[in-house]
Amino acid sequence: MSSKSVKITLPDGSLKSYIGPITAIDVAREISEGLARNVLAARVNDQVVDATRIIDADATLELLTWNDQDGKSTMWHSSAHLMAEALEALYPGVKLGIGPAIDAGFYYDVDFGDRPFDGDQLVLIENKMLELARQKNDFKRADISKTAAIEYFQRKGDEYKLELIDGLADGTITFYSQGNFTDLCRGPHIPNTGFIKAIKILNIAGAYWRGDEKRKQLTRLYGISFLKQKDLSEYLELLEEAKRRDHRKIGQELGLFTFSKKVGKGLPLWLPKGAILRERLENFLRKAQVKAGYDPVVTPHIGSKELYVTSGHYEKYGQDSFQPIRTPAADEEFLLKPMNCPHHCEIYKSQPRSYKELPVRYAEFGTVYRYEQSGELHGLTRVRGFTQDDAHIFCRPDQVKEEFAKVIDLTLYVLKALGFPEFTVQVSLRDPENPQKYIGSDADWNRAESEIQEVAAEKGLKTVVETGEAAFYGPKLDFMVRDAIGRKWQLGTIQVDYNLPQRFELEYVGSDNLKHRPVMIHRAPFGSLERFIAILIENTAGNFPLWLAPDQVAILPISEKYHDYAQQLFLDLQEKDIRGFIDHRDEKIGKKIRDAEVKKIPFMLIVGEKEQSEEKISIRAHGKGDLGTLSLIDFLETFQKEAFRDL
RNA sequence: GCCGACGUAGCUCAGGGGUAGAGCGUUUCCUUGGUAAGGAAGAGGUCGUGGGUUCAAUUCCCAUCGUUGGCUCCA
Repeated sequence: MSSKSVKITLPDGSLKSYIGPITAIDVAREISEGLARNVLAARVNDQVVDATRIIDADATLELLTWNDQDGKSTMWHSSAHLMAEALEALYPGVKLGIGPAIDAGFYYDVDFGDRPFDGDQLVLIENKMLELARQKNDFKRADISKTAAIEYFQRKGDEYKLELIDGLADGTITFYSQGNFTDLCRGPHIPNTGFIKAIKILNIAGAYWRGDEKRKQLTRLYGISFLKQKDLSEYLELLEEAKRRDHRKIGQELGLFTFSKKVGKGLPLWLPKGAILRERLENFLRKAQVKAGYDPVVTPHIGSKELYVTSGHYEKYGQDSFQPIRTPAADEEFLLKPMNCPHHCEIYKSQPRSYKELPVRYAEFGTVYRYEQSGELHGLTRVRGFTQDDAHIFCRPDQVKEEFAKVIDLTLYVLKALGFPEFTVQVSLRDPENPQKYIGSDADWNRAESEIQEVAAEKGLKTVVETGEAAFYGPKLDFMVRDAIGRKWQLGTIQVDYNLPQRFELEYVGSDNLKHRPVMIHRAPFGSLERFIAILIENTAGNFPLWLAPDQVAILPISEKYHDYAQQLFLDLQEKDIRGFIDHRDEKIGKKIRDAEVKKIPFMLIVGEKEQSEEKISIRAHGKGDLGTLSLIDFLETFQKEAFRDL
């Protein structure tokens, strides 16, 4: 190898010269030994590579450690290889699918053949991995010809790897080895297995080979690893905390909703406390929508099959949906509505429209029913009957962008008022590979897709583009959030649709006295009440903002001698539309306070001898403790200030 | 829908081939109390459902329903 001069530019702009060839580790070592010990990978000319890769030309270099997501990913990807090595050692003959790093950790898809596999074996695998990690085996990269690669995996009898190799071009194939394990892999990897100090295999699940439900299902082992045992403990603690926030758990503890096998799976039953929460949210949005120029409409829960044949829903989802409802009349069929838009289209059509009255905005809290796959049902986030905060805006083509922008404002207002700090805005476009999944012309799609992106850009939204995520009738702007266990869900959605107006032959008379076709915008800021509330529960851990809390106050008499005073107070508060109850139980005040705290009730109003004689109330705020003694008037002021803080 | 796990009192869970147990909650009684659990007694379960094996099944096996972790799907 020639020893020519290599100039390295570091992220801070500093320039270093070496007599090459060198590696990222060499550069790190020159800065400090400590840094060199912590380098997991390197970004050389914007490409993430092994920290041990030779750099033999001038380059920009960023040293990646645990503090960089790419550093973590490299470590986790290497951990997947380590797990594969452990699996081969423990279960000779296992076949391996793919084993990538994910947002938090890694997985490997494996085929155990006929061997039974259960969760008890996870600890064995972890221990084997740790044993192998301690050997500090180097990850070695090797370029390999396609023929040699095929030969290797043919000898090994791993048809999955052979299939992967089949899709690769000769000359681009690399193998990575550590210890006794060699894998087809693009890399990069950490320098050696010794970095992996703490490992947890989190769960096992089935996963179709190459994501295709028609192909064999492999066993997917999910794991995570860390440089320090302490980091693993903290991570596991975080998972525990997430479980405590789970809306299914809190929903039951606070008596918000339930399910019944007899009613049917995926059909939530809202309990009184949950129903109040829902009602508050609905009223909040109703008020905002009146201001934004929406008109409420109400439509039935079913519609004739014809309606959905017209909309295209029947063709698209008819087989996978609740099946038609029949009547005593022959050939008469109705469908439970899976969407409100067809009904709203018919409302639009109920009278001739002039360009002067557009846009019209029809809003409805519409309950819809979709036969979701049984394996998909999950708490309130994925159910078979749910209520959309739906509305359809019918406008002229020249109004689309302005209307779309207004809906973005409304959605952002809703998310802000409810304290959703973390969401991503996703532009969901059609999948160019699968045009048969969509209805309508390319021209309309192109137009709708660019309108969405233009408005999002004008609004300054940072968006992520996802192709293939559009609805079958149009592209969407989706507001995505994560739940307590890290799953991504769509909440709010705004969609531009040129297709349904056409299918329903919607028209308006323009200023030219000719008939024109309106454009539809579908939108739902919450998405569905069910899912929105699920996420709200997890975000707040059940500590709802005062204006939403099902019980806003708990009146706690010190003893039954003060029940009359408590009753009077209760009536006074009810007069002011404040929700609450009196804890009449024969319990000590400490117990009543504890129970009210556990129920996360915002204000505890304690009344005893002192309060009764002074006509006052002692206030205790949830999670904050004693706020002292106030008159009713002063308390109301405190209360109102808190209640309207976010609105 | 597919693969795996789970299903015992209202809730959280322990147990295990010989017809069940704890804590919390609930009921009654005592207690009338001052900012996160006062005391006592009682009630409450055909161990998800249906088959099978067995002298005997809640326990073992099979099926089914439900829940659940993923995969696939998501108007």
